[in-house]
Amino acid sequence: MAATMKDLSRETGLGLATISKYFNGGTVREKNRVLIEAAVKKLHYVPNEVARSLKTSHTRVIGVIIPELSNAFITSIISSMEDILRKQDYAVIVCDCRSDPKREKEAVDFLLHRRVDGLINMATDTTGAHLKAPLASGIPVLLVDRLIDSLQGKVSAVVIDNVHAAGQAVQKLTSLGHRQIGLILGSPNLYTTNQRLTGYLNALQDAGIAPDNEYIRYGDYTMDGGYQAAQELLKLKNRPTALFVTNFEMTLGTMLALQHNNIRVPEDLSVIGFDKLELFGEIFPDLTLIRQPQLSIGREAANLMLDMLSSKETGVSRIVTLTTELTEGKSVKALKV
Amino acid sequence: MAATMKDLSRETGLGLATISKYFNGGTVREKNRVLIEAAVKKLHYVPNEVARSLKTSHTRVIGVIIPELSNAFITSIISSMEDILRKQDYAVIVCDCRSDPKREKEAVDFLLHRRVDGLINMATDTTGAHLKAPLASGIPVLLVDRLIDSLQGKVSAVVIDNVHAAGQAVQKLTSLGHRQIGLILGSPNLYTTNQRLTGYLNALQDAGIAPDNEYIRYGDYTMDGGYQAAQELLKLKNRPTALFVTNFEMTLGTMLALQHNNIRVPEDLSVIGFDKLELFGEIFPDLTLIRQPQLSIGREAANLMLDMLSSKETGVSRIVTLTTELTEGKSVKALKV
DNA sequence: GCCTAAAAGCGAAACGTTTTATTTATTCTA
DNA sequence: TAGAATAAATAAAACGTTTCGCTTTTAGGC
Repeated sequence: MAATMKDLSRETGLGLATISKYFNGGTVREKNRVLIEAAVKKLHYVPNEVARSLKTSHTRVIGVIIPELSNAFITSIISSMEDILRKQDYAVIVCDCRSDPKREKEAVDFLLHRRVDGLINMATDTTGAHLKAPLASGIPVLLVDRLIDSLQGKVSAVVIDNVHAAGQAVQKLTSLGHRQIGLILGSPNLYTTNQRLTGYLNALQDAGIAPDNEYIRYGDYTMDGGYQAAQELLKLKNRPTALFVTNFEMTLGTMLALQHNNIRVPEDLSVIGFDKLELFGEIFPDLTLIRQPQLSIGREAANLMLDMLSSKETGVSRIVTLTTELTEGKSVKALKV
Repeated sequence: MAATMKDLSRETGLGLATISKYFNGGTVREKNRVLIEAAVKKLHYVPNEVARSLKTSHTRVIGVIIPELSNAFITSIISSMEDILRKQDYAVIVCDCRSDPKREKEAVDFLLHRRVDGLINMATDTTGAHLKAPLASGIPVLLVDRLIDSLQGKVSAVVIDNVHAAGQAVQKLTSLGHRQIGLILGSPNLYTTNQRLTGYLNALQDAGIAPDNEYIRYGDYTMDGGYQAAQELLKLKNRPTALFVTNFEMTLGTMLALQHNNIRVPEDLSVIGFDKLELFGEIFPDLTLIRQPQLSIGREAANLMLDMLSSKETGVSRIVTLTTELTEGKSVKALKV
């Protein structure tokens, strides 16, 4: 049905190799160029990437495996990644594994069958077992947002400095006199959860404050979870004077919980949130928060992947650590001592 | 590097065709089956989908073009679609065109080059010009969420009955005595926007109420837009007694605006929202809203696409219209007359 | 105009599968 | 146990590109 290069060859009277050269940026005599272009138009020729892939043994497809597609932070990273990759003519196959390691492994196999040129993974399986095969096959593998201990030195990654980010937020609070600081974390055992907890604990220690487990809650990185965690913290007999919430959805949930309870920010309670997404826009313009550069994360990941694809040196591990920013708002007040 | 069927053939002493038959479900003598499986294990053979695609001239890839990846309604549809398609061994290439018709057209071309087996599109370009080529090429094209007039009869689609959905909501309000009903719509000229507006106007007419343009606002389908639109409606001298908000993000924005203004729902103002997404969870359990079955939309779309792929009849147009549901909460009160 | 160097064009093989038409092996019947 | 009928295995061609090693054409200098 569709026209092939062979048809172009017949139509123009030129050799197949010449047609191919034309499409691959080689030089072709002016009159032949015209001839070819006319034939392309006439026959509605569209190059067959599949055949090209078979021959060149690269597909210009990147597999992206994520825990959840319904997460604003993740989609904004993917968005910026996809944008850059597509501009370089790379397609992105997204696999949502619903935070299930089994599905994640299946996704890896699925993508490997399809001979993707590279793999970008926001990992669910914290052991890294699922990445054995792709690593062995020699294709570039890139972790995003979450490192995996056992893969250290074997894999590249783009992350933020979570310890520092959390430390910065908490230190801000302690420096203003807060000593009872509620922390709302994501799911236990995740890399980011652990790192942010570490940052929190470090900052408390620096301020000479003993941590209280009552103040540490896990909100599953969902709006609902954040809402619940905030509710619980508010019910404590010894209610915290400040809250540090460690992602976007949970921050939203927390703010809603506060509003439902008629708690004023910062008069009654100080809050530092996490992630500035477009959604926030004008709605909480006064929120003090830790801003993760999700656009940069996506951009760095895409560019790092492109680098890895074009450099022959395989098995090199590069870790890009991006820094977060504390955006001052009006949701934190100094405690009168 | 990677093992091929030819290697298996050499290893087992069997013919290439036999190996192929084995992989494609043909019958093979027991001892040969064992032989092949051993060789597969030994050589770490992984089938090359690219070669297979070239030969069979289908790629088992579906292209999905959407206006925006950062939209909870859209990602929840994609999520459920991807799930079903991947189970049938179809990969999904997602292209986010940022609501830009030019990018949308580019995405179509991009996917066509890659010889996707089918195209699913939540269309940005309301003229449908971008779908000419794929339609002509004979691959299945499926619209989701938004119809395109000029393509009627030429293309299949999965949509909800927007006119009815909006009518249902507004009729609920009028039946309870509301006559000043604010409407917060998405971007002008979109299919869903127009349809929902029609449903609103119909219901007003049925109730003998003359529409007031002041009450009709466009919130761009974003949380921010919804927030702004609500703010504006609240400032009207003749403030509406009820609000109907036509998507998830804007509903969220509206609720925040109400909370910021200390307006109680439903005591001070009745609200009917749109879209029940997981995010909502426990947070607004009492919100009355129109529930779009996004999981079903994704499922129906995936299944319809699979149908189209397996049936030879090309160019048949099937429109699946799903119904919405009015979920009663406590955010609407009857007006004392 | 002739010769040479450089540029452009060419045929054929290859990438890793599937498939068709054919050959070979197996099973069953009598 | 021969022969027919059936089941399984096979070789070779094809899918639409790229690329290698050669041949032909062109342009330039004298």
